[in-house]
Amino acid sequence: MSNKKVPESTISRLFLYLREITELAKINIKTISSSELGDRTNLGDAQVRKDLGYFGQFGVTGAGYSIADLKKSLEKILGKDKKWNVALIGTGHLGTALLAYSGFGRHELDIVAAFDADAKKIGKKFGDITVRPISELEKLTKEKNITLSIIAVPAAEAQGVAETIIKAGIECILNFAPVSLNVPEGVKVRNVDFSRELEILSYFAANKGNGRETLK
Amino acid sequence: MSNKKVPESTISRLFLYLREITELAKINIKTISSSELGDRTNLGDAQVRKDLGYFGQFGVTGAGYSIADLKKSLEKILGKDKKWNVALIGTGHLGTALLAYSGFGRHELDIVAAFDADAKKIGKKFGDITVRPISELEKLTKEKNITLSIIAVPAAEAQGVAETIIKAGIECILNFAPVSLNVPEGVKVRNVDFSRELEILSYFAANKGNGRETLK
DNA sequence: CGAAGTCTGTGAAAAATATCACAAAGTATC
DNA sequence: GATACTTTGTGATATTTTTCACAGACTTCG
Repeated sequence: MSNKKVPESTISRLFLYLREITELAKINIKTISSSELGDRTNLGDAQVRKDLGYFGQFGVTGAGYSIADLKKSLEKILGKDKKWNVALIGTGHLGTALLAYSGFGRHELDIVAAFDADAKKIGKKFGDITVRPISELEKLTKEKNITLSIIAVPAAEAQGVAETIIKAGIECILNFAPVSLNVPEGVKVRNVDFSRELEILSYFAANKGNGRETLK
Repeated sequence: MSNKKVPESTISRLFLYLREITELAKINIKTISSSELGDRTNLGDAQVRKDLGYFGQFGVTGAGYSIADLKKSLEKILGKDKKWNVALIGTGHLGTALLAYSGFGRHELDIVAAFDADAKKIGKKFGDITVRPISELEKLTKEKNITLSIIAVPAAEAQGVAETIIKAGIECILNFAPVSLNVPEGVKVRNVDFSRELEILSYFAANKGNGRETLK
C-alpha cells in the first residue's frame, strides 16, 4: 500500500468499481480481472489496478480479484460499513425528488431530516420525515448525529444556507444550487449542477464536426 | 488564440465565468479583472486568463475585461446564441423535477418532449408537454430538431434507452442513471450521479482527521 | 505628458493524473 | 511437475492540467 496522496478521481472511481462488483456478486460471479472490470466501467485495466493499489493488494496474480473480498474491502475503505445521516435543505421540486429517490437508501446514506425556509412548507410530511424550519437545523444535527447535508434551494439563498449548515457543525455539503459556494478551510463541498452539465453538452453539440469533437 | 486542445474542464469553467458576469451585468458593473473573477469563482486569476486564452484575447491590459463584451464572446463560444432542443426520457420523480426546473429555460435549453416506457404515464401533461411512448422518440427528434437528451430512467433500463436515443440520431446524452453507459465513438455522454457524489462526501466524512482531509 | 501603478497574455515550471510495460507470481493443463 | 498462460502490482514514462512569473501594454493621476 502506497503512502501517496489519493486523487479524488480515484475515490470516485472506486465507487464505480464497487457498484459494478455488487451487481456481479448478485448474479453469483466469484472473481473478476482488472481488464474485465476496466471494460465494464470503460476505464481500462491499468486504471483499475492503479486505483486499487493506493489502498493495498487485493488481487491474486494470474487469477484476478475475489469479488466477495474486494467488495468487503472497498466498502470498508469507502466508509460504507457505517451509516451516514443526511440533512436536506430545500423541499421544492428537486428536494422532494431527492427525498423520494430510492438510490440513497441502498447506500447507507439516509436523509433523516428536511428543512425549508418557506413557512407554508413547514410540517409537511414525506414518508416519515416532517419538514422543519431551518432554525432547527443545529438542534437536529446534534440530536440525529447528522454529518452530511444537501442544499436544494434557489441560487440566491444557497450561500446563506451553507453558512447555517456550517454553523450547525456539518462539514460536508452536496450543493445543487448553481453558485460557487464560499466555505472555510476544512469544509468539503461537492457541486451537482444539471444546467451546467447540459450546457456543456450543448457546447459539444455546437462544435460537432469543426474539429473539436475529439475534445476529451 | 492558441490552437491547442481545449480541456473539458476549461469549458466547464467558462460557463461558471459566464454565469458570474451575467449576474454582474444585471447590477450594471462594467468591467472585471481576472483576479476578481477568479476570486468570485474560487478558481484563481491565472486559471481565468488561461481558460479565456484558449479562445482569444478578450481583455484590456491594465483595465481587465469589459463585462458586456466578454459576456457576448462567451455566449458565442459556448453556443448560447443558439437554441437547443432537449428530449427527456423518464418521467418519474427526477424526470418531473427536471421538467419543472426553471434553470433550463433561462439557458436556451428547452425540454421540448418527454417520453416514458410506462403505459400509464403516456398522455400525462406537464405544462405544455405531453408524455409520449419511447417508440415515438425517433419521429419527434426529426420533427422538433432535438439534439440533446436526458436519461432519467432506472439504472436497469438506461443502456437500452441510450441505444434508442442514439438510433434516433441524438449524439449528446445527459445520464442521471447510476450506470456506465456504453456508447459508440462520437456520442458524448455526461453523467450526473447524486448518490455517488453523496457517497464521495461520506468518504471524506469517514476520513476526517486521519490525514486524508487535505485530499484534493 | 511622464511616472507609477494595474492587469493581461503566455511561455516555462510544477504538479497531478493516466498509461505503459514488464517482472514476478500465480493458475491451468497435460 | 514442467510448460504455457494469465494477471497482478508498480516503477517508469507520457500526458494533461494547473500554477507561476514576468514582459509588455494600457490606465490613471498629478
